[in-house]
Amino acid sequence: MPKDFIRDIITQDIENGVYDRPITTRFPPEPNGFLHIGHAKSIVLNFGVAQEFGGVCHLRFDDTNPETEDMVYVESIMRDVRWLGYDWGEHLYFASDYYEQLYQFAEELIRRGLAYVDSLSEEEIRAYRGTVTQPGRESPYRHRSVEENLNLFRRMRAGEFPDGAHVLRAKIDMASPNMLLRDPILYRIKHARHYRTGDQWCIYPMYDFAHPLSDGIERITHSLCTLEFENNRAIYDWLVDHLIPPPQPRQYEFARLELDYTVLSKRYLRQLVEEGHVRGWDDPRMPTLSGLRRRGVTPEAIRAFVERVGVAKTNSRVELALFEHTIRDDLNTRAPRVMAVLNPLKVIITNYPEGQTELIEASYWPRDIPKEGTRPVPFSREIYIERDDFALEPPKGYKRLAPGRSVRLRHAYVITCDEVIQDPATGEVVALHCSYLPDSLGTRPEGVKVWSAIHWVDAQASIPAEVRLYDRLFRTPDPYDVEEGGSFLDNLNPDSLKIVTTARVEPSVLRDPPDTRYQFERLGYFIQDSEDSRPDALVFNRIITLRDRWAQKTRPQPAPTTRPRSRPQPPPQEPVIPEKESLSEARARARAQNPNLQAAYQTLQERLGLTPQQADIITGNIDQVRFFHQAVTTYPQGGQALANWFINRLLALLKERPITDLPFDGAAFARLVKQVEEGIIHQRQGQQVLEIMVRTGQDPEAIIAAQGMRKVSDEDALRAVVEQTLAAHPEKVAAYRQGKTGLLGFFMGQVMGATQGQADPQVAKRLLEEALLGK
RNA sequence: UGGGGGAUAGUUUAAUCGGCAGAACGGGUGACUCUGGAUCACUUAGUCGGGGUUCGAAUCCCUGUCCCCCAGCCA
Repeated sequence: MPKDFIRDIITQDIENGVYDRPITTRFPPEPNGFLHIGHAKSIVLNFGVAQEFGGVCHLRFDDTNPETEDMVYVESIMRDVRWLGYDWGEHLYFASDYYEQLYQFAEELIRRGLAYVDSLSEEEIRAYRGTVTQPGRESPYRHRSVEENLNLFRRMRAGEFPDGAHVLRAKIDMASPNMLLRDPILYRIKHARHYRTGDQWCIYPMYDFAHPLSDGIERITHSLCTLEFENNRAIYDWLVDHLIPPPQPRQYEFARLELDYTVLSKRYLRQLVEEGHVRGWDDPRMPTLSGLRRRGVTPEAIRAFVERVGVAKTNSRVELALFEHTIRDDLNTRAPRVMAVLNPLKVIITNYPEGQTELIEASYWPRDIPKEGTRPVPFSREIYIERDDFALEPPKGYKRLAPGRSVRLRHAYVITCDEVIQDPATGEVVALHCSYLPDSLGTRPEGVKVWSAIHWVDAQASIPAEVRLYDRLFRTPDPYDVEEGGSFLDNLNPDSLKIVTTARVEPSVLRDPPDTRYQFERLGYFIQDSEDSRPDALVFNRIITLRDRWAQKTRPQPAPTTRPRSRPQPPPQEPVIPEKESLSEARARARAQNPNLQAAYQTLQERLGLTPQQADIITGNIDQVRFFHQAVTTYPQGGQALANWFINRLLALLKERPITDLPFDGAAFARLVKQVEEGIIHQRQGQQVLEIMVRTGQDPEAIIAAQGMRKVSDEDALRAVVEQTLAAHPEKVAAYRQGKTGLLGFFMGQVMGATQGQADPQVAKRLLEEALLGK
């Protein structure tokens, strides 16, 4: 299983013993639509990590909006998750089963003064919320008494108010820069019938309230969701920290899956179905799990695909080629080979006895698939081959049948094209007269050039079938990339479905279970359509084509369209460019307001020779100036070094904290720098000491002594280590001498390791280079 | 614009403490072949830009740029 940042976090949590229970995750769909391949990523992640870490994964329906949800979705979702190969055991839950508990949580918040009933209208609430740049204003109802809130909330539940009359809101911060924290709505009144609880409730919890608390109720440990919920984590934590006993669940966000040539938003998928652009939610062109299932894609392929994509935090759009590769890879070892001809061209084998039929035992599997099994394939005087497999005038590189040329009929004889029968009116080729080599069954004929092997079916014994050829639903990698005012429907691929009614398949398929996936040799992978295929009227779906290097070579790529992109345009630039204050500008402003800072800024440059940039960073605030001043007083010769250490090392360890948090002063800092400058220890050791100082506040001298740190610059001693290192890695030495100079870092690492980090890196590097180049 | 995230080959994704930028898909070339499939070999190509620290930077510091998310009583 690939590693990713989520698995790293879980591994650490386990190591640190954070949780008192097994790792518990959940897959939490809202039952208002069908699952698609994007959900598969979430399912595989949630169930996958639970399995790997010996935990459990719950299936929970987040059904808090009665208006859109339905039992049919619940059932289809359960079916799809099971089909993907996952089992939630007894852990099937519904947020709607928690309504009473959630209600009690809400009352508790009210009693603790953390929630209130707001009676503003929807429009007013929107107006009071402010904008992303302007803080919101408090509702006049924000300071109602606990009693009044409780009374109102209970009456909301009792159904005394119409929709929209009141809402329950958390009392957080109307001025928060995070919009979601501006007193988020917890409950709304909806006199709507819920598919599970019926008319029992007329107030329903919002996602932001129900989700974290449901996680809490189920004792989830890791709540994994997609990136767009990053801002919601603040409410998640607020609720869970107030209402759920520790150790609480924590939310982590990963990037949702996006796929080339595909839309995955519920809204657009619904539009495709409702406007009839596809034949339904399970149309084999749809990215829904039901569509992929009907198409013939296996759950194993889907799992393998999403695992290959990986889990990270970068928004990404995966190439369809990867999905297609995974599907082929899966089917290659799984699908028996049979023959079918899509576009038949009759071939009469003139020297084959009329009325005779023989049965050829043909293997279901090619040499490289370690499986056994054969079926009889009838062969007689009249057969069909693929029209594409014959060319009157073969282009350069063409390896198939042509006048005078010979090819192998797969599993059967070698034939030679003697005569082409054409329609005198149109010139269309209507049949071929060929002769066969009776001795060529299973052996390579001598003295004949056999150009290739082609597939065929017997004219009499083969069975007619309808074949549906599917292609990508959209013609552009990003279907949302549309002309101004256009719609994603403009990018629909008009050729996403081609129905072939002329196809003929070999008769053996009638003996197989109807859900058998085949490779039709040289054509692709196929499966009978689960809805429309009948034994007396076969219908096949093409799951995926074979990789076709010939087609790739002959069809010169239609020059990549360099049509100018018309993504959602950023709003027309305002004439006034609002100045965003950067950190450097903030520092400049601080200096302008504080003459002491300004003076320090000047002094550092004039007395110590610091660059304006160095001085700028150090004089960011008065505490830093004080600290640095103390350091310079302690070690007056160390100006430049002190500045570098301060900026590059100390600030890095400080992160966002103020410098006054440090458990040591500028003098101790300066003494450390001095140790390095005077060669007692080297740079890297100095960094280690500084880290310990930040952690413990100990004196640098004490740390150096305790760690037994020193710098080894003795050339003879180091030369011995260098020799040993090179001797231990002869192949790396060779590679280095070949020009892979990046390996110097590797050798340095080895030398430093061998000397417990005490080697003087400058000396070591010189010796290393001498030894590597000298020989 | 305020806030929250993100940026590594064409794509997706790795890289313990700062120490060999690795893989898969795609592209290209070739071998093999009773599938122009599969397989195998070789190959192509990368740390967002600019400064700095360091023996050494994808990783640390400064700075700039670009992308995504948030103003539903949806989830």
